[in-house]
Amino acid sequence: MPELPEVETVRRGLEPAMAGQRLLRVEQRRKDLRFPFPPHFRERLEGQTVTGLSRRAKYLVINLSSDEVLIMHLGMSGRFTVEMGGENSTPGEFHYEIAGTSPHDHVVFHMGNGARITYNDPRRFGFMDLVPSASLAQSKHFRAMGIEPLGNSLDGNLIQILFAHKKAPLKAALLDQRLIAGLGNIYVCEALHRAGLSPKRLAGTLASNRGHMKGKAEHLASTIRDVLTEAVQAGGSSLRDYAQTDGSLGYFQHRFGVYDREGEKCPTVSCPGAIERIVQSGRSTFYCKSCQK
DNA sequence: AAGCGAACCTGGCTGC
DNA sequence: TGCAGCCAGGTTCGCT
Repeated sequence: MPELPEVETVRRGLEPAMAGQRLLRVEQRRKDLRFPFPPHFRERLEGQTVTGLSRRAKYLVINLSSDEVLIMHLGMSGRFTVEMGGENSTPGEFHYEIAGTSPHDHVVFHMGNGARITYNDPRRFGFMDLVPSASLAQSKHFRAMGIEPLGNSLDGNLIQILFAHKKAPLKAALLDQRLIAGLGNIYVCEALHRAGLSPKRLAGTLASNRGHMKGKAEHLASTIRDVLTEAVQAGGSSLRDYAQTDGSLGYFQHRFGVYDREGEKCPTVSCPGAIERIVQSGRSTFYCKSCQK
């Protein structure tokens, strides 16, 4: 589920409940998710104060007063539920179950302000880890990570450099987190459609010096920024099993141009084509053969 | 070495 | 209605 915009939305949802607050108590209900929890996970968290929440690609990064960093990845089905403690909350009114009632509630953070933050993940592709903040960039999960697509460095020139000589399809290159980190299946399909580029085109062809490849690479860079920025503004996308951290509505509002629209008319103005679904490296690609070259 | 396919795990939907 | 089969937003591993 969660690609960069959804993770950013989760970060924003967690911030008011966690920032500046102490972790009074942590419930860890199983020994592993995708990977084992780090040793003494609970003990290393309890009593610490959250000094900040940030995001890198699809990872949540929670800074702690102990100078360790809690890294969390939501995998495919991870989600957080926030129940604010005290007067203004009536948890479970209509959106979500009370924490502790689902067999997939794996971790519960009890904060100093009374907030209860529950991590639920049926498929358990998510994970949590603790690393020293000083060595975050060198940590196992971060050291080979590519550039941040909403950062300043992504432009046509960098895409040409990153994709030079790559024989993988453009779709696969954009999903490669070692090149650009944070794109997933949905937003890659969307960006390629807007840029008018075929997912099947070899990535290296964008790096050519000749023709209008420079312009195409530039266009792709800007569509990547656009689709991500719009999705962040829309509060993260909302599909099937994803809800915002406060369980609020606004859940079915975001529609995609091509993703999951097999057989529908291409949304490009005056394009006669239809959206097709193909499989590339085991995953669905939605695109329009007629306007994506 | 890059580039594929399989594997990890559960739930929801489709079609027989 | 029941159930088998397929599909899902991500990442990693192992084989060419």
